[in-house]
Amino acid sequence: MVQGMRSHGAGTVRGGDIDDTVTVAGWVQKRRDHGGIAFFDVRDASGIVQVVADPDKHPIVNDLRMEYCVQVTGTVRKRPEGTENPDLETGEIEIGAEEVIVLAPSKTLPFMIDDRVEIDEKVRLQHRYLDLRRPRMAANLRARSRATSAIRRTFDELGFLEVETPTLINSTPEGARDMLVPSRLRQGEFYALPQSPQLFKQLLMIAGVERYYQIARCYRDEDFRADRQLEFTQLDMEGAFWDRDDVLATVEKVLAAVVEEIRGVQVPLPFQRLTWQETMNRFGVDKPDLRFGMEIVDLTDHVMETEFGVFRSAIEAAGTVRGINVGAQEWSRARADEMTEFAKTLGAKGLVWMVVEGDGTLRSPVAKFLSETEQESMKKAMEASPGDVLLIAADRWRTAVEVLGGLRNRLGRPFGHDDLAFLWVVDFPLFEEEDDGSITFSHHPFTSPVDIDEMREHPESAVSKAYDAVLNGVELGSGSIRIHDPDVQRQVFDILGIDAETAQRRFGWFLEALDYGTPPHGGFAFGVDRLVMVLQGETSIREVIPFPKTQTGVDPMTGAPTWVEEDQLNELGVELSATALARREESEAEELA
RNA sequence: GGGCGCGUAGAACAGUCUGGAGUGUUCGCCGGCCUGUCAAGCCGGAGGUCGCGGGUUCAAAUCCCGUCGUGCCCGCCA
Repeated sequence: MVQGMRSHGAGTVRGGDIDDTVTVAGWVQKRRDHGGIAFFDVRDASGIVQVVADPDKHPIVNDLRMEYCVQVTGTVRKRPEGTENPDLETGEIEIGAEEVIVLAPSKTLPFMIDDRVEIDEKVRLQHRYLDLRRPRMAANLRARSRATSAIRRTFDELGFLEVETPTLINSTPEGARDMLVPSRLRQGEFYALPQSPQLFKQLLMIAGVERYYQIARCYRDEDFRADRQLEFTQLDMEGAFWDRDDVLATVEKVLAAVVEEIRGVQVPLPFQRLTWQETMNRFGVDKPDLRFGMEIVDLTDHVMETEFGVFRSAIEAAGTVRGINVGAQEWSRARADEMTEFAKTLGAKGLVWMVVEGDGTLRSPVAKFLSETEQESMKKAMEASPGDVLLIAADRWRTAVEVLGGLRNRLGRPFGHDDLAFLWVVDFPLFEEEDDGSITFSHHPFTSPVDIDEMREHPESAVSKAYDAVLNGVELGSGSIRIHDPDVQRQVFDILGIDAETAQRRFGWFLEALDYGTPPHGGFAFGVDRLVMVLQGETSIREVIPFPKTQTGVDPMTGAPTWVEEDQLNELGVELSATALARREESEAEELA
């Protein structure tokens, strides 16, 4: 920290330095000019310290503006009685300026370097180098570095080998759209950027590495979300000769080390485990936030004989009636409509709501259709007290629980406290049914089934050896025990409708490797961005990525992606489509205007 | 691909529903005053394509249509 141009980090000067001559360098956070005396705060990576100067002796302080880069030499002194600043680490002292040098002035800022103002994100990204000066962003960068450092340290201690895998590869079968890179030497052919190092790490197991990890950049060309970018960083790991619990225990150690590094707290191990089935039943999502209850209740038995048409038809269609008690909430007609609309976006046909009145009766548009017994029975099942709002969905099982799960997240999610609720979700279904009735893998096609015969006979309900790690409702990552038996691998492709020829063409190189004595193996990968996001209390992944892109994949600072020279395209054997050319003309016209 | 929100000075906003002169607030910027502030204070000043295009109207930041940008979500995606 302390190097040639300075004797101290600005944030490190303390009472013990009183009467010493120090030199600090950094940025002017704020200047407060009182005429005969002037103060300015110098901020560097270590913190902030106040400098006091007499403008008559040091007229240069009249010129200082926010974010001027300065070097200050002066004497450390105790602040006068009553002027200490408890909000500053250095608040007991100040530096009496003897020499103030402007190393570099700053233009008027596009926005202030201040955590207290919410600035439009596009403006922040246009000047990310200024945005990153804000303490919050600087802290996020540091937390990220400490996280990766804790990860490496832990894997090191556990005897893992860090191996780099290529980023110009073949298309990987992860399910997402690939980012493609055209080949110049082989015009017309493309590399894909990895969605994960999946097959390479399995090859490393076959290669006898046994314990592998990598902090790997991964790419998925799908639409953005608050927690999704085109490129992101995964902690990727794999081990041979171990089973699920070995993987989980290892990942727990790594995650606990990161939490301890960033938050300074011990996470109780092992993490809670729930099967996918139980998770869906109780929380309606496969990544539940366990910091609050508000669990889904099965009401089907309580209304089995009901006359109420909505419930009746759900039950007769072999569906289910489920409810949640969202507790005492502000509940108006408008609110009810809003939540019904929200439920519909999740696939519900409607939403039944009931408010428990002070006398225990139910206020609801549908109360008149429900018998006294049914009402009492439902209230009891949902442990309803006066004031509580009860929400009920009647539908096929998956829809009903997902609708309530969405409402639970929306209405119950706690904010503003720093509990960490880790969870393993295990026993995921092996396959998923698509809308068109076809079957697809729910994880990736190298995930081992729990039972091979079960997989052949009842693929729709077959359970896999896949598992997810969840933290506070955020899916950190997933993993599985892989298929190491080439015969099983071929059967899985068969069930997925991938014929031998296609499998051979796409993954032949991998299937061949499986034939050479592949050890049983499994692994995991979690998103470093998401983990740091949660631990830093952020709700967007962009806050922990130094230079992220906007929702349309644009970097407002560099302007990427951009048009390239015709020559470059020619070298690559790439020609723009009519649509693309029209876009280019349009944007060139805009450029001129 | 779809739904919803937002776009007004360098920044954060109010004004838009209910049309009437670019009106206003805070910060920053420029000038002045000020010896203990710490988001200093006081006085004065500059700064605007109300995202863009079209329409309605005597009159549009405001209403309508389109478009672009941006955010959240669904689809998609671990």
